[in-house]
Amino acid sequence: MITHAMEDYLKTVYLLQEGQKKVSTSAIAQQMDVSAASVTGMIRKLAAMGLLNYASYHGVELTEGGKKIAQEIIRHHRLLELYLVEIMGFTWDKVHDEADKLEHVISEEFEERMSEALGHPTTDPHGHAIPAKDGALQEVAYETLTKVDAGSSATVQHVNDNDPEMLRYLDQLGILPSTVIQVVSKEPFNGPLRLRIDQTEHFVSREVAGNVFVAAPGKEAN
Amino acid sequence: MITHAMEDYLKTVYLLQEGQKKVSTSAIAQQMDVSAASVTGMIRKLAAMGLLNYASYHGVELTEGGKKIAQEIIRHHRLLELYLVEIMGFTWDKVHDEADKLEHVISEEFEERMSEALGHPTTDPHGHAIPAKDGALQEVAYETLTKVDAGSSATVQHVNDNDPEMLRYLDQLGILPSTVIQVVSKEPFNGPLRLRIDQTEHFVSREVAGNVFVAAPGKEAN
DNA sequence: AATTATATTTAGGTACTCCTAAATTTTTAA
DNA sequence: TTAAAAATTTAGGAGTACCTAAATATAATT
Repeated sequence: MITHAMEDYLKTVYLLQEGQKKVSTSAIAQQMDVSAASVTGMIRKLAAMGLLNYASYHGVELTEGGKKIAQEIIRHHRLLELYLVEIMGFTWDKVHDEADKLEHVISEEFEERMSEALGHPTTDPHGHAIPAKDGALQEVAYETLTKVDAGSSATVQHVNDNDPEMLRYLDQLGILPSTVIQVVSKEPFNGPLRLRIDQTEHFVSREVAGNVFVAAPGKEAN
Repeated sequence: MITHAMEDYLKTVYLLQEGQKKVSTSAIAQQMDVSAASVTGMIRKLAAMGLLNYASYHGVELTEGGKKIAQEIIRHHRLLELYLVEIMGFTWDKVHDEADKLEHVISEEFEERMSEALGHPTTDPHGHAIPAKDGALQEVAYETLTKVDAGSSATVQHVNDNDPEMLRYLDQLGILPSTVIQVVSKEPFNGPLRLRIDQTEHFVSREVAGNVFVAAPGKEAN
């Protein structure tokens, strides 16, 4: 039997795995806010179930079976976030925590009816791709706003969704998926960035800018 | 900390308590499909938390605190059932199981937005009263269809919601809350009842009729 | 009132998920 | 290449919720 906790581990590994192949025990522990010892224990169980490959001391990698479960949970999460915003009228800073609880308990029919009500969407309120029912998540190459050169413009692809206060701040600045931002200045070194958003200039800390992801140079938001 | 399992016990005791004051260990065990030993263990914990009063070997009774939590869960459950039917398009036989999972994880905001979308309803799809946000559940006196005299008519108040197959059967017969049913004949003894529903006569087993609750004589559905 | 039947509790155990502290392995750096 | 630092695993333990089997209390019956 697959438990809610197991689903959470698979989801976390899947999201950390993007880009890299192997994911370390400590990366999982940090992301989930549990001890490394707890991660080792759960990893061994998931490996025994054939949901990930595990070489002691050398990290994990999801199997196809593990990926499938992770994608289902991520699909639930992102459909829920969009449903909560579009149909139920939640603000985008509240939906992550609600979806984190609901994603493990909704039925396939609930998932299907949400998808239908939303017209089978492909992106959640924070700009993350919603995996298809069967399928894979086609991720694009991203970089954070801090990497954009002074003078250049970039289009927001997605923002981190796990910090409600951060989301309220970004909303206030007008930073949403598909917003176009010009980096006016990156001076002084490691100081706040000077950004032009919708005709207005703002100073934004590098920490905040690190939560905003834009299309890599030469690529555009779709 | 109050867990999902504790919420389930409190809900069960609350619903079994209607009418009687004390609820027995075995009644809870049967209703929840767990062993009597498990019930004793949980009861002791809930009593220690002040959520119910417990005299060893003599059953339990919810305290005001326990009642409040039970009512909140029942409000969640019944609002969810109605939301799933009215807004999401579920059939009434599917919503009980879905609501049983969701009722423990939705936030107060989720509850409030459902209630608003539904126009602050007072009855769920099976005819059960939805407790008010603060408050109590004003239950009416009910009796099952099997108790209605031959020749008399009665208005359906509510039906048991925990058996999907039964609900599909009742739906097919046209037995819903507010349906008027005439009991044509109760012969032979302990055999099926002969009912007139919307101009048509049907034979319905006493077991099925035991799942249909009607207003007590002299009372009417509201 | 004594005996039988039923209901309930206690005892002992399993599975899940988490923890801290100690031991071990791997990586980094002198 | 060896010693120190960092990461990971193992060992031992806690809390939750369930189980079966045995003991005990209550209720029913003769």
